[in-house]
Amino acid sequence: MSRSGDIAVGLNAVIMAVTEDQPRVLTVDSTAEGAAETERPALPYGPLDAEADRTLELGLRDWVRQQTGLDLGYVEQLYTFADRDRDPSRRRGGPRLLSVAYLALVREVEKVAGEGSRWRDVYAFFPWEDWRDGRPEVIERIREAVPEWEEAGSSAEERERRAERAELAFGLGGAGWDGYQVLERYELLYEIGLVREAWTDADREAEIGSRELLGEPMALDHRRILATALSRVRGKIKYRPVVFELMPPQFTLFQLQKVVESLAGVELHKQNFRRLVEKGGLVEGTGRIDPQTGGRPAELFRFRREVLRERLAPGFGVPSPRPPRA
Amino acid sequence: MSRSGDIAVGLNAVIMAVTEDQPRVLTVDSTAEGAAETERPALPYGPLDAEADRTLELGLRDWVRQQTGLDLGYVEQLYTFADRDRDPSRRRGGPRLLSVAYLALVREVEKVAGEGSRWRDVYAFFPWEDWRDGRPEVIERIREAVPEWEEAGSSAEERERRAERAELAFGLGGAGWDGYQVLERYELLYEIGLVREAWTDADREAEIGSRELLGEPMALDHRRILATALSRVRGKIKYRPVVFELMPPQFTLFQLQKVVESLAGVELHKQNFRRLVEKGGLVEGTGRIDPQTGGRPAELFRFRREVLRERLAPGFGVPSPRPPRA
DNA sequence: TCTCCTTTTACTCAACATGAGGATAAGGAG
DNA sequence: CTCCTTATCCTCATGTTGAGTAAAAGGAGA
Repeated sequence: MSRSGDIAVGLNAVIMAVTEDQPRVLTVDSTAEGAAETERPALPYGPLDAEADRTLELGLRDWVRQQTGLDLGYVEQLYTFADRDRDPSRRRGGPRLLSVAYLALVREVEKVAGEGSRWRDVYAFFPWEDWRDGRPEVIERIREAVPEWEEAGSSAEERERRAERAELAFGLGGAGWDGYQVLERYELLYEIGLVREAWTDADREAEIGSRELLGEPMALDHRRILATALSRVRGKIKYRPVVFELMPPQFTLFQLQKVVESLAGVELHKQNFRRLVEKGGLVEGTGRIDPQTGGRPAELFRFRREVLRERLAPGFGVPSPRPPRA
Repeated sequence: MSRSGDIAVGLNAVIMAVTEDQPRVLTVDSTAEGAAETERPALPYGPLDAEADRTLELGLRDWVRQQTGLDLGYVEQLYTFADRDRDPSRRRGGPRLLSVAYLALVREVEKVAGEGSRWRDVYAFFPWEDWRDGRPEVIERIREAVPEWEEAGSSAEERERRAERAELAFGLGGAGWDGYQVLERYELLYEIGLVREAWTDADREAEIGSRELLGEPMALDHRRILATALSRVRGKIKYRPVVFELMPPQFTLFQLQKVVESLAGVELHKQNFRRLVEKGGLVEGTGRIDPQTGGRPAELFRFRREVLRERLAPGFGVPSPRPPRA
């Protein structure tokens, strides 16, 4: 199978944590490729060792440990990317790059070993995804840019399709905002030309001009991978208790809520969140209380592992901001 | 990246359809590998052409069209597999095989070109997944086999973990049957040694003896890929109207229900299904009626594409068989 | 010590969704 | 014209969800 041309297989890791109510992702310095511009953050990656690595996931865990000292807990495969025209290095004669991306969730920001590795706010790359303080203003910028892109469609049909896609992805039309479509939105912005990667991939940086681009760019197609990861996390917390991978062993319900909110990018109703989480059997109180700020002290809770046995899809049903009824 | 050893990249397609209330999958004859036994069905696969294929998905569509004459509609990436020890051909000096699996849904069983290609019932490979006529008897066989496997755990802790996994996966304990855990169940049966592939992969066919193995085997790790596909389809119909990819343009609500049931492997309440689907705006009546069998003639419906604009997660909330309350 | 401020926690209520099943409607077969 | 079969409509009890009010428990400052 497959010997038409040279293929290199790499493993990418999206390692996420949440600190101070901000989702973070571990990035490394990209060894400058592409145009000579400010260096873009990259996701950590490593090669697949065809001989030694028994499975892809084990291979990933290995080099992550070696490079960063992190021992990954929760890991899941995300997606495999191999778009020919999103890989600038290939235009310079390199092999076709196929990267298998993984998502890992780790507790807190542990000190990371590797040089150049750094935790960054996920929403710096996707400012349009954080609705915790209401509709982000970037959305307005997007809304303004859409018509031009729509008009540029080749046929009436295509223009119609573009209108619908934009409407759906950014909740411009009737349906509300769907937190899970992170990837679709990024891809759409790529097509519209509102993210820098679209121009560098096509070797058309010169044409950017004074256009305002949204969010920080990453190396190669890494922002797309990160978008996939955020989509996945948001989807997963709904029906699987993965948030607890990000929490300390004990926590108050409000802390838990804040972490869920930060990932979902939406604020939640406090009382209802508590009801969901308690009546759903996801947590149990430890008699202890939190030595805390502000008002009445809060009880510390811990994750009830047994819930996995009892219920089928334990998680947080995160609502989406509704379209305001006129 | 990645030059430690030789790697071959292949694309696998799980092409599914539903005919006569049975989910079907397109299989091809595997060019005999592994022990000299009856030939096992394989999933169609093709190489990635590093030069020509712009994306993995386009490459897949191309060779599927060439090999089978099928023009795929709905396609999504499933998962990337590369387990070293599940690839018998590699033990004979071949390269490390990495396969990117895709799921495609096609309408009806169109005539297929390729020689050796054939539609087979999905549940022939997973007899424990079809609960439409109540709990399948195979489950009993599984339940009997579990204790021995549990006992064989190395530590008390491991035995406990095994018990929990089996309980969860097969609904032997308190929680009910979760239709989505198709892959987990197959993998568990692989570990327990109840599927043939477990023995061939380990080169221990001799030890099978009179053990009763469950479901038909497939080539290589293709049954695992198929399990992944079934998991995905079952999950997806819940919140995305993918079933319509499998339906003719017009259909009765009962036909639709039967297709959903066949995929979910569960029977549904007729009246409630109708309510869900109609009030959810998923379909709209065409005034026409079905020239039909049996009783009162049924109206023909069609998919309401607009629902995508209006609602966020349109689909069929498929319930799971509840544990009978004692 | 008393009062105010803050945050946690407990409860209530309406709207809506879901599971189950009864009752009608509309055909065909005899 | 009657019976049989399936489609369609409707009701009812029970849950789940969104939203909000009210009480409880601490600290800070007068």
